[in-house]
Amino acid sequence: MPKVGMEPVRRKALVDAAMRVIGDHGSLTVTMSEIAKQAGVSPALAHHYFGSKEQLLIETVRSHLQRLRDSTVTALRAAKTPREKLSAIIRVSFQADQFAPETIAAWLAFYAEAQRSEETRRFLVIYARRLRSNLLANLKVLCPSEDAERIAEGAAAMIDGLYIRQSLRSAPISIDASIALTEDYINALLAPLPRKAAFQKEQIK
Amino acid sequence: MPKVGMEPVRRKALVDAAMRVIGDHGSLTVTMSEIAKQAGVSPALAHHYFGSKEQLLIETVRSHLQRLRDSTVTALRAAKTPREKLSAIIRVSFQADQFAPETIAAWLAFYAEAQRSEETRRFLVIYARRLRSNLLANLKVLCPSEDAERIAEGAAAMIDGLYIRQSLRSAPISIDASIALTEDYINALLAPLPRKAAFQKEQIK
DNA sequence: TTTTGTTGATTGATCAGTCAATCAAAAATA
DNA sequence: TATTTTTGATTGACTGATCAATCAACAAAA
Repeated sequence: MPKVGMEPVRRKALVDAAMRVIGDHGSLTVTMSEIAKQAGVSPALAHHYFGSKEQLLIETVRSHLQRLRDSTVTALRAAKTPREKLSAIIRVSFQADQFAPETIAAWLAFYAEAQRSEETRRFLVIYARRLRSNLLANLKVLCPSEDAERIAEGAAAMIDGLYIRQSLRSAPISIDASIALTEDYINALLAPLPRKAAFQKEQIK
Repeated sequence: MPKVGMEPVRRKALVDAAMRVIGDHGSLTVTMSEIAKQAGVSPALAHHYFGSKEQLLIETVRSHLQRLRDSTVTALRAAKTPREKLSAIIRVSFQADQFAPETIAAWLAFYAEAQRSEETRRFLVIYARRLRSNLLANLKVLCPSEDAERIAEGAAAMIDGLYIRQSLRSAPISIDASIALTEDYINALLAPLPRKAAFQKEQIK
């Protein structure tokens, strides 16, 4: 049974298991045993590959954010105009798997963890900045810079807020409704501003 | 030193201490010892009055939400028109003490805890509903019901989102900027809708 | 026979929660 | 008023459970 080249397989299995356990549990106070069991290995093996629980958790955040990033990149590539790119960013944020209760619970747990773990915090800051700057880059093509900054900030906050509120599972909002709410926001704030449609090529620079 | 009637004093001291410790620590994984120490009593006393750690934590959430509620009620009373009341609700949400890093950290920890503790979840659901319904009641005076629902949902999400983002302390937004962003949202969505100013008296019903 | 994968058993630390004992104020009694 | 009794407040010391982390040992490939 024991073969060579197990390391990447086990690492992935453990990280995925961690994500699942955290999601179910709704908290980062999960045991290495639970994670290991879920991954079908012994707790000792988890320590063998990750050194510590904290490190495993950090890898789990990293992997989750990596996946989100990949989706975003793909979605952005598929969209043509800045306005379409904005919609793509929003759509990715509320993708079915991102919006599943367990994912939201895990996400929330990571945010809480970031208060204590500098490394976790760094990852989330990167995510927050990326979301904001993706929005900003495309908004700047559509309106003056100062307005773009405001709108990006507001849209990012709204996305995160819809997320958080979902975690309470009272009055759950559908994916479509969440997307509509965010689109509405952007449309409403963009409407009264001077258009910049003629300069859309600016996005290339 | 030991006098009668200490119970309410101790309970308050412990709840306040818990809030402080949770805020500093940025997490609910705090020990009874820490809380008790912060309150200047022995851990045993904390158990004596609250029975369990969970119960103390729940009382802490309750107390925090109660204070927020009181502020809201006061602010709403002072505001006259529906539009002013909307601003009052927003202002309270971003009050200095609410927006302090420790308060935000504690708030976040409670949200995470709500994934596991049904009772904590109940409290937060009450808060979420109250925020939404306060906004809704006043919006309904200013625009058609369906629009009011949407806007209330969006504004509530934006408030919570600005909160969450603040917890990462990257690109911190000032209180004033947060208020402005939320006001902007309401103004922008209200602008193109049919006014209802003539029916402001409806708010009384 | 060296390397890689794997685990069971164990250790050490941390904590929530318990308990018996102490102390001083209040209430009851003489 | 003086005393005894009761009661609430308080703690130090302890217990039992949980868990992260370690390690020695073994199995199978290379």
